[in-house]
Amino acid sequence: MRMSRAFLRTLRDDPADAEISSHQLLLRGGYIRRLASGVYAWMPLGQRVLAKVAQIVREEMDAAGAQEMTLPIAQPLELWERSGRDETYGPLMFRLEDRKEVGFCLSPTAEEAITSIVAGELSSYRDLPVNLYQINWKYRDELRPRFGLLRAREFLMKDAYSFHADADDLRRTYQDMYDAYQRVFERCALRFRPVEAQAGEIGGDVNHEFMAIAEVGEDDFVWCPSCDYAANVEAARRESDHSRLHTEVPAVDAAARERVHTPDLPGIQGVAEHLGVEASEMLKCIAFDVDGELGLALVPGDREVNEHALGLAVAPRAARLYDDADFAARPDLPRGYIGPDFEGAALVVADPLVGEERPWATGANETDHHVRHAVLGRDFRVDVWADLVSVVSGDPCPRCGSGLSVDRGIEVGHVFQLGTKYADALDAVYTDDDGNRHPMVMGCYGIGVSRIVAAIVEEHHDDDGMIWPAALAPFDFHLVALPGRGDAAAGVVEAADALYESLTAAGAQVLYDDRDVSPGIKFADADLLGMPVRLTLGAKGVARGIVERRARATGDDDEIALDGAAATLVSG
RNA sequence: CGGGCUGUGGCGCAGUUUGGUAGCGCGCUUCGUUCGGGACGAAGAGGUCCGGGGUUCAAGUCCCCGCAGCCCGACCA
Repeated sequence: MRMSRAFLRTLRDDPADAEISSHQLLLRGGYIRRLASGVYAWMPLGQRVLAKVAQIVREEMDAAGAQEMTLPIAQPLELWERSGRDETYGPLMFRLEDRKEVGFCLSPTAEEAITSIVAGELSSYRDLPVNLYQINWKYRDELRPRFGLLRAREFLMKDAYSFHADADDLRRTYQDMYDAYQRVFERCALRFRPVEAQAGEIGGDVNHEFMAIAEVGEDDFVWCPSCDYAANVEAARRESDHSRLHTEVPAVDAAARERVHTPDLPGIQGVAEHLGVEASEMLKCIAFDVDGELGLALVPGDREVNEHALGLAVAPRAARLYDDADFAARPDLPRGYIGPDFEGAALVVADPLVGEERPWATGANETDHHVRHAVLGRDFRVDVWADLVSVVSGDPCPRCGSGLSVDRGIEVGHVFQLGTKYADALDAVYTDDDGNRHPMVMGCYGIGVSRIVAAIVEEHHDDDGMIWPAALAPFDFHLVALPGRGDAAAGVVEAADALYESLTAAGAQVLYDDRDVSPGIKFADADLLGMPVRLTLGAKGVARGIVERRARATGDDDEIALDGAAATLVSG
């Protein structure tokens, strides 16, 4: 592509509404342009990258035995009503009506559509399993689109759905897809980690997220440097000892409980300082609603309650931490001064850390008062022991006991074992070899194709611009011609044209800067646009019969003989 | 949906406090000089100052009502 003819405009300044590197650089480099909040146009350069990522995904899906198809983006709401997700997805869906006022939505995902289609085609165990995928635009009216492509309202997703006769067969395909995902992210040159996760709106049991490691990521995940344990913070647990909690009350030799005046100190930090103790010696009592009753969750003062873990602990009842409205409705609750022995508490759940043999400083159930020397068993009770605390860096790994690490990441993929949720709702059933009918067992598998583009830029850039891995770069070579105005100018143009033609003929993809602009602009744009190899051809080089080569990633320079340069460059 | 900030030429911004008829840098056009890391000079083009009301002799500026964008939070593949 000759830059003199390319639909490409680079920006010297960062657009004011871009905060993170990938967003800034993709805008400055003319890869994308914003059309509306969270909605982007893919300019020719960006389109090439997007297509290459999609092609890698396509190749790995095909290799894993999945078959590509395309499902409608405009989907009848009736399907979503049948699965119940019309309500649960709610405002996240873009909705529209046709002329007959029939409700449609723009597909935020496609479990309903594919299940409905498959249900109409397959009816025998002989037809199963089948694994289908599409690479198609998805629409989610996010509460808060941000970070450019990372949380867009329109985004390109690869979504695959597999259908099975039983859970064992699902697990085999799940593993195949899991392996294929690893290959996709490796080929995309991402540092990533598969982590155990909680199911969101999609449902199902087992699932893993693939996190591209990045500071700007929106998700925390926990991983063990010593073994293969990794989980997102919701699902993560620390190693803890439950064995003695139910049988023994810790023998704590402590003074009697003592009430202390702590005026206007509802926060842990302030009270700890006032009492002269560490935050970890405070007992934090978090009020939550459990099916309409008051529950208390007890954790050390330097810890946070993992709400998801709390939910598991009280299941099948539902737990929800108190918010401002709940406290407003319960004026008898001394917010910030609640103690573990609060009389109105129907259920007290505590983390094993609370079972340690020591006295606690905690709330006195009275505004502006705390107590010290509160002792488990003597001064308060615990109904349920459960791992409640959010894992923090350094906590012991639940598998091997080593210190865990916490990192931030961008969720670039997610695989689920769904079970029969959608098959039940949409009547996707098959007949087994005994003539009995069963719902199909499903898996689903997503990759954020457009999000990967942003994740790659986050990982591969420097102060001057993007640094594309060879497999994803829009062009293999960025050829910079510097003819100048001397007698040699015509010769340089001629040589550069010839090199461009021969490289292209040899199968290379070349971005050729043949513009009539200054060398500084050409070099700055080459750095910004980030092709892996820059070729510079000037008067001196032509005179010596060489073209200069510079690797964008390392800055390493060398020279290639112009004679046969295309063959040399393409082969190695 | 709460809190904060911002909307002025393609991009980045000043001007708003104290009302007087719109400016700077980059970019763009033309000419000349330059030509290996974002050159220089000269001359130009380009603006419903987010929108709608209102106050006023006069509104980018003050008031009211909207809309949009960004950040923090809640939420979320």
